[in-house]
Amino acid sequence: MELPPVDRTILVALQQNSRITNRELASRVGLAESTTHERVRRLVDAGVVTRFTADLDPGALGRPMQALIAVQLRPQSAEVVTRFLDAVVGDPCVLDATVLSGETDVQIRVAVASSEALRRFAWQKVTSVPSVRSIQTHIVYEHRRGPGLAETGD
Amino acid sequence: MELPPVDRTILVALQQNSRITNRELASRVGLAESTTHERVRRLVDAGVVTRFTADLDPGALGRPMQALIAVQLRPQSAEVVTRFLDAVVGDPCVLDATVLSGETDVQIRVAVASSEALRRFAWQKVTSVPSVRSIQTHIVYEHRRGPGLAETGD
DNA sequence: CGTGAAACCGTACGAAG
DNA sequence: CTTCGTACGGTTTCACG
Repeated sequence: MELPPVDRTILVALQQNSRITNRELASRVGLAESTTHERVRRLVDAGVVTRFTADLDPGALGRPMQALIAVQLRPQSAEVVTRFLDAVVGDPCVLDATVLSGETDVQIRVAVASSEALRRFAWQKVTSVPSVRSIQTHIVYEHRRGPGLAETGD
Repeated sequence: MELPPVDRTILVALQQNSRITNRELASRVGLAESTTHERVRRLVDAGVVTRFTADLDPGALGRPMQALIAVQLRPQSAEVVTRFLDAVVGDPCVLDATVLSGETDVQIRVAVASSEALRRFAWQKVTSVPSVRSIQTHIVYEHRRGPGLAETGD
């Protein structure tokens, strides 16, 4: 939990570019290659790094439109939530789904090719799950990433 | 925009593991190494892949709690939104911020060490921006990733 | 934590479909 | 225009000091 500063530096670098060579990473953190290599291995083994992945541009893939769908479920039971997630989260347009406290029970983020595709997903796929009481769709105008998790928590 | 199936396969593989060797990637898609290498290069150059990154586990980094802060801004102008984002999005606890249509103008996703840290961010950092009219904080109970952008849009 | 050497890999290039 | 095979130089990786 209390990670040495060197590991924070490694994580920042890997977040910026996960394909950095171990050599460059080592020279950036000022350690030997073998040491750096070992630290990365331990971070992965410890589950601090959950995966190395590629960020893709939705627009470049023909899905320039993003939206947030806020869903209210009834009855409010753990099982209803799980069933709902299982039903919608596999759809190709779903980026992620978040289970929340408050009015909205689940919030789904989608990337779609058009407003027609959005309508199809929201009005057909989502509202066809019986436990969905109501939905509200909001257009995403802009999305900004924060500093990332590698920074010091506070 | 209409990507060949081979490129989709490459993107899926790179999303699952961006540190895959070019050799394994080539054998998985059934092309020669040099060809695969070239396709990856083109995908990056074309901006389809925006970056290779590492996903980290918030809990393993001492920030086990996530929340969504819905913000209403007044007056509603583009400049007010931009200023607000600039003021809050650099805070270490911010995962990302989304500008939306509807009641909520901006939604901020945060990962924090404790409810105290959440309170500090929401009540001090966020509400201290003059154009913030109101905020609503929601706890994130669960988060699930969708299939990812590499799948066929529809 | 550093060193070294063997195994492994990325990458450029010419050629061919 | 895309694909392929090859060869070289760089990199990862591991046992050991």
